[in-house]
Amino acid sequence: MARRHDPERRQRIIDAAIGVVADRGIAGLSHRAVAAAADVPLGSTTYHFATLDDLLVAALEQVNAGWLADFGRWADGLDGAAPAADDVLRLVADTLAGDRTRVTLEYELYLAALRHPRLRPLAADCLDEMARVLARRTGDLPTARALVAFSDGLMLQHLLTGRPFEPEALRDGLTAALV
Amino acid sequence: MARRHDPERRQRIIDAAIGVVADRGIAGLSHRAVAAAADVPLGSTTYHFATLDDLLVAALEQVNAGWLADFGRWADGLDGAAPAADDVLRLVADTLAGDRTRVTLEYELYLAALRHPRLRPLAADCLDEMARVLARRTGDLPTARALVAFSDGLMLQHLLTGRPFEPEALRDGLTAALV
DNA sequence: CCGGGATGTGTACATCTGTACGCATCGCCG
DNA sequence: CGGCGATGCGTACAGATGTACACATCCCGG
Repeated sequence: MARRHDPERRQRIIDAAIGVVADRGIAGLSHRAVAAAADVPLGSTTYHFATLDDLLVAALEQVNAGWLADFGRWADGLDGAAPAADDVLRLVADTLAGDRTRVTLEYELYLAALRHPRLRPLAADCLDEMARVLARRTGDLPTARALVAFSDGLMLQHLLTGRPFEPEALRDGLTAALV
Repeated sequence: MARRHDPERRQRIIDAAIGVVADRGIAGLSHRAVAAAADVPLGSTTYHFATLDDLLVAALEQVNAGWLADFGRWADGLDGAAPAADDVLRLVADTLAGDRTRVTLEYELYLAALRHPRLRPLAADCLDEMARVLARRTGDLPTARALVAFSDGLMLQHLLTGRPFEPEALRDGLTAALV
């Protein structure tokens, strides 16, 4: 095959890697699978990302950036009229009502940080950044962190069980748990 | 090698599989690694667990049962004097102060259910059972589910960031988020 | 305009993996 | 006590994978 000049290739490889993880999970991520998905030769994926870890890091960086951008836009749209917990419950509901494949992908990469040392700082930064952004709304960091934890737990719970999401019950439940 | 009669072998293989996941993660789980860890020949692991999925399922079943037993004992020890949220915060603090390797292992297997169809019902059952047990204390299921989500999110947040756990701040933050 | 470094390409190789299979050996039930 | 099904054991094989490497080609700065 003739060599083709392709300045966007590195980016396309990252996109392809994310697609592979979305389709087959992290376990299915391989240089060859990514090469096929990006329609580039094997040597090209290993040139831009010498190890699989490099590829994983790039994928999580991009996914995190995308999520944080969405999250920031959502936070900017808040008017502060309702309790912050209600805002977060609405975000969770909207996210779960959207593309679950994408949410699952985001959590799979994000939680892989539990095992992969090189992913951990990325996940931690993403968590911190979410808390910082949310703190612009709640006014303080601990409240924001509690809400981030709550929303993560809710997302996982509903992704795992498939149970319908009931914001009012959860809100009332949380209130009851605090007295 | 002479054949040895070994009625507990199946159980030892499961234990070894859990050990392998603890050491190398799910990605490192293989019939051969488990065989070596359990000190049995390769054919023995494939005889008792024909596919890797079978092994994963058995491992998660056992880990979940262990966690639910601990959780049940903890719940039985509650006196109902404090708000349920404070009880849960104490549980999270105690768990994070204990063996983090074990907690990480539990979450890794548990969250693998996001990807593995055969693990999903196990994880969902574990979540439901936790909520049921906790509901004996809170009186209603939605409150229990909210608390389970909160605790899962907190555990993950602290496992990922390594930040010190501050129950009072989180409790106050959650209260503030609801008004 | 030209040379060197960046980028692209194809292939090779050692390693690991899941799984199958044949045979050995044992426990237990009839 | 005999045999048969459960269990144990070793090996074989095809396929996938990470990674290295040699070589081709192109862009861009001097």
